[in-house]
Amino acid sequence: MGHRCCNKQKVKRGLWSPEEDEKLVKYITSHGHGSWSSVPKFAGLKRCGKSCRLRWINYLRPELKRGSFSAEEEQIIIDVHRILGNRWAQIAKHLPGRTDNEVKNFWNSCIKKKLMAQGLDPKTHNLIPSHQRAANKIACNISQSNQQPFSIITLDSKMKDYSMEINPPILTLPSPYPSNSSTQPPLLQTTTSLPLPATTGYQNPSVIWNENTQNSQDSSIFPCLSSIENTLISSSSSSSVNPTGFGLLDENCFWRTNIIGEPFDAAKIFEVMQSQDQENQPNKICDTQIMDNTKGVHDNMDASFDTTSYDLEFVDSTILLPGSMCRDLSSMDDLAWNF
DNA sequence: AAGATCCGCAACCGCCTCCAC
DNA sequence: TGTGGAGGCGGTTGCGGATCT
Repeated sequence: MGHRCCNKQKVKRGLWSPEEDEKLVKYITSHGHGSWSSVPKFAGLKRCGKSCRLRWINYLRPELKRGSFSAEEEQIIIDVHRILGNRWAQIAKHLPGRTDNEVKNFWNSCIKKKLMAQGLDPKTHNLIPSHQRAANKIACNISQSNQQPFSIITLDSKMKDYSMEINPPILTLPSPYPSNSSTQPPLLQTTTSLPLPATTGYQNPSVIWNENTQNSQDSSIFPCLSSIENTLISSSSSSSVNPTGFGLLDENCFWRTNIIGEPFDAAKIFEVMQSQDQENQPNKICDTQIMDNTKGVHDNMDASFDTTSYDLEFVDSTILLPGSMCRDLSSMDDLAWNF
């Protein structure tokens, strides 16, 4: 067994000894890794290249931050995970000095349990129905009073009736329109006056931001959104990126664009985009993030979440960390729709 | 004190994508 | 255009220390 790349020679497996570490560090600091497959040979190691790479990336790199995760890092992981799912490498990019492996382990060993203890499905971040929750109940020290739903969105007093609790059924659908397209949908605005059907136990806030609204950059518009969500929204609206890239859809899958023109039929957009996707147009964005906590509005929620095909470049470059976190903002330079 | 169980984490495995040829 | 090597990534395994009984 073993990697195909190391089938030819006998390679050592298992834990690395301090001597091996020393050899690897010495070699890479003086020569760089170049081709990983040649590293073990030149470094005098009986390991496969992949193993060397992993050891360096996950353990030996000087810029690695050791030690336990801070509460802030934990929140970032949760926030980004909700958007990206198990894209550990992408998540780790938002945590300087942390590796994907570290994030993944932390998630599996700690965060996952915390979410479950709070009655949230760690996969979807949705509220687990009480009967399932009872079955899944695990010991946890987190008191009820400390439990904060991760997605309370209460817009203002007018929207009182539409306020949402845990994991509202947010549908975020990247815009099918290129930013420079003349066929862009009408600019979006907050639509607090838009009446919403009151057919369900919760209502979506039909809030969408407007590129031209300066206030849209003000996170106070969404006072109850998490930092990541706020920054996602505000950076979307303030960047050169098509500000309509993310929006909230109502439960009928219509964009809330009540100002000009017809609302979009998200289902149709899906159809179009999925057919485009099937035609191997790799950069088309064609999926949703659906958060639906209490009813089966979107029965395929899990599937859609797991098989997200966001433009990850976009998502990645759109998410900013809270101001107190160091963050390499270079990715912001790459903001672009990949159409 | 000793065995059983739990748990965190490092490392491995296998799949995928990219790219050179 | 097909093929194979290399790198990257997510899922999984299993070791070893901590905790429980």
